[in-house]
Formats: sequence, C-alpha cells, structure tokens
Amino acid sequence: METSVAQPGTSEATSERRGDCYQQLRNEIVSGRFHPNERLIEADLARRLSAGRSAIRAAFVRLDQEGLVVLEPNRGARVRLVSDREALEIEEVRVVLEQLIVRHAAQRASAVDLRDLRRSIDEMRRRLDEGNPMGYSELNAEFHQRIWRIADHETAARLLANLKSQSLRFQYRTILRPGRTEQSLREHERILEALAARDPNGSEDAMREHLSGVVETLRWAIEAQRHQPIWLPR
Amino acid sequence: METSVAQPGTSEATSERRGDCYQQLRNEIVSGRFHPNERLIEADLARRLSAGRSAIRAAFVRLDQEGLVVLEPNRGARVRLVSDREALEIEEVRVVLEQLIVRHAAQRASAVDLRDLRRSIDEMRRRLDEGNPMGYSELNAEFHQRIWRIADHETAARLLANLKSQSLRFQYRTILRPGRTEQSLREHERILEALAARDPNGSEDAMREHLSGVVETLRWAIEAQRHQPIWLPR
DNA sequence: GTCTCCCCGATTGTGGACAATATTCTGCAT
DNA sequence: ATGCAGAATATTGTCCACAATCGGGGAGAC
Repeated sequence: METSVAQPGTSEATSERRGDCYQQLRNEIVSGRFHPNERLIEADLARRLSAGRSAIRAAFVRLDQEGLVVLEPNRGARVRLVSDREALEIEEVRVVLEQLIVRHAAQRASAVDLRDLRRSIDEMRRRLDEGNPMGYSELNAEFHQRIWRIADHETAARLLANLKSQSLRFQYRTILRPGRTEQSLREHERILEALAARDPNGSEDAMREHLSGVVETLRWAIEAQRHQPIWLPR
Repeated sequence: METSVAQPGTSEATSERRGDCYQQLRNEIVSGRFHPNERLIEADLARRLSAGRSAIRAAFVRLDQEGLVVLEPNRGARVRLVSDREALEIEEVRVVLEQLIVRHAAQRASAVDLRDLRRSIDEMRRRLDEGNPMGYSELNAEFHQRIWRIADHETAARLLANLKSQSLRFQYRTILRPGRTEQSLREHERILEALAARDPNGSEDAMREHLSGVVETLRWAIEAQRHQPIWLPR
C-alpha cells in the first residue's frame, strides 16, 4: 500500500529531487518508525538521508503544516502525537468527506469503474476466506482510493489523504477487532450496489454506515485502551 | 474580520518571530494583493518584508502546502489560481464540514453561546435594515466562526479555515447577488433555532440548506461569468 | 518575417560559516 | 542524595557565497 496521493507541492516528475527527502521523512513517520514526540534532529537526518540541512528544514516546514510534526522555535521538530480525541475528530471528518466523494462517484461511475470495484471486493472476499486477513487493510485502502479516483474530486481527495496519514497509527487497531472484517465486507458490497444503481443518496448512506462503524470501533478501542494502558508516556 | 484561526505550525507566543513573514505573505495573498499566477520573487519579498531569503523560502513551502501558492522546482513560487471548478469543490467540502461542525455545536451550545449567536444575527438585521450590506460579509464570517468555537472541533475548524482562505476571492461574488442577504439572514435564523433546540439533525439540515444556497449562487456566478468574460487568461 | 540556437542576466538551490538558543553535564553547597 | 549555578556541548536560526537552472532577447539562416 502507498499513501502517495496527489499533493499540492508534489510534482510528479520522474527524477524529482525536491520532494524527495520530504517524502522519505513522511513515509518514515506515517509507518511508525519514530515514536510519538520523538525529536527529529536536522543534522542527523541530513546525514542519514544524505541531504543538506536546508532540505530537511523545508521538509519539516511542510510536515508541520501537514500536521505530522510539531515545529517549535529554537527547539526543532518532533513527531506530532495525535491524541485520542483528535483521532476521533479525524475519523469524523473522514466520514463526511468520504460521503461527499461517494456521492460524486455515484454520478460518474462508468461500467469499467464498477467492474474494478467488483474485483476489489472479490479479492477481499478471497483473502478473507483464505484466512489471510493481513492483506485486507491494503485492499480496503485500495477500494476507497478507487472511489476517490472515480469521484474526481481533487479537493476532498487531498484532504482525505492528509487525514489518513495522520490517523494511520490508529487504523491498525480498528482492523484487529474480531468479526469486523466480515461486516466491513458486507458494507463494501452495499456501497458498490448503490454506486451501480447510480444512487447518490444511497451511496452516501452506505458509506456513512460503513465508516460510522469505523468510528465506533475506534471509540471502542480507545475506551479499551484507557482501562488497560500498555505504555505510559513519561 | 480575521482569517487567523489556530493553525498547526502557528504558535501563539506574543513576540512570535517565525510565522511573522508567513502571516504577512498569507494576508497579502488572501486579500488579493497579488494577481493569480503572479510570480513571487524571493529577493524582492525579502527586501520588502526586511527578512532573509530563508524566511521567505520557508513561508513559500508553507503556503504551497496550504494551497495558496504553487512551488515549482527551479522556477519559484506563483500565487495559485483556483479554477472555477476547484472553487466549487471547495464550497462543497465546506458544506459538509460546516454540517459536521454545527452538529457538534448543537450538542454543546451553552446559554451564553446561544445569546452571542442571537446578538450576531440581530446585528446583521440592523445593518441590513440600515442599508449597509457591506459589513454583512464580516458578520456572516463571525457568525460561522462562533459556531466553530462552540463545536470545539479543531480538526474540522482548521480545514475550514484553510479552505476559506483559498476561496476568499470568490466569496465576494456570492455576496453581491441581489436579494441574497435577506434569504441568508432567514437561514441563519433557522440554524440558530435548531441549535437552541439542541437538535443535531435539524441544525445539520439548516446548515446544508444555507450553504447549498451559497454553492448554487457560486455556480450561478460562474455560469454568468462564463458567458460574459471580463478577463481572459492568455 | 520568422524560426532556431545560443548567450546572458535573473532567479532559485545548496552548502557552509557563524550567531543565538537550548540542553546536558559538572562541580559545589547543603 | 539533592538542588542549583554555570560551563560545556548540542542544536537550531540566519546570512552569505556560489553553483545550477531558467527565461528572454538577439544574431543569424532561410
């Protein structure tokens, strides 16, 4: 899976030089390589990525604006800790944006679009039956991103991509909930049906249903964690 | 009116030094001081704002990530032109975010919150009766931002603030539509009623109604402009 | 006239040097 | 041991010089 969706400052030239070290840092952060609140030292990173301090600095500014790191004057950058509350907020926003997008998609989906979505779902079913739920998360992301592409709503898609990168470290929790994947699959089916029927309202409802589930799951996970803390920040 | 709403990298220290030149540039851009697509030259701005080129550069990166300028490798920064289509997209996203926010607000509004909103509306009515529609836009913005504060939903508020700054140059068009202000006022009344009734669904509906109007108006304005172009990009 | 190529001024990209500031360490008094 | 002051180190902030690259304009061919 990749988190790379079109972003404002990211040109798509083949031998892109600028976004390079930004992308690299970004990936390392969203994939959880750094601890929350871990301090990021310009010189270290510059050496490790074999880039100048200027580049690292620019990347920091961007990541700060994006909400992935916090940049304090004279104190450098640390990876931003997203609170439980904020994670919920992010999911809430995600729900309404996905609704907006799926509504557009319902008005624009072509036959081949629908066929591709069908295939995505079939593949998910296959993996699930194989007892291989590990790839499910990737396929899930793919399914949604396919819808983004169909909707052709750059603004919403961009915001969603940003939000997603922020909430990434929470997402794995929602996956692990027992019995969730089976239900998720059914919800995907419903979304596809509504899209195939070119039904904007139906699609929107199906998407809301689907993602409200995710929000509830997240709420549940956070609650569970609160009563059995694994890791205490010092 | 101010566009300054809490933003990721913007600390609120009194003698803030860093965001300084970023804020200044940002204001100049959203207030329409530069033409769309106008090129921004580092050295010039550095002299004019009496800052180093590094600071300007950092500001550019931030503005690029925010979508206010576009930053091309080796070609510097130009202020980003938001296409008609994108303006519509932005408004669409704005609608759903405002719905989300007002829903939260309905669950949290206190008596004094409601009183403040009441006052905002009364003031709008007063100005309108005075035949002073010029201040209306500011009051309108104030009304909405008050709701943001009540909802206490940082994530959505941050995104809305960003979107708003991007669409600012379109907004004035929606204001000028004849008879619009009167209707807008009635819609505000409906929103307040629903909030006072602590009715999330009702608030959401009222807000959707209100802002769909704005979207339609915008669509109308764009259509009108298309048939009577004032300015042709070369 | 106009098209192409090349050169030059203008502008951006990058690294280093140094100043400003924060953080850690050390020694000392209690 | 503990806490504190101040030195020592580490890190960030800023400026500057120079390299890399771009855009425009002019010379020349047709």
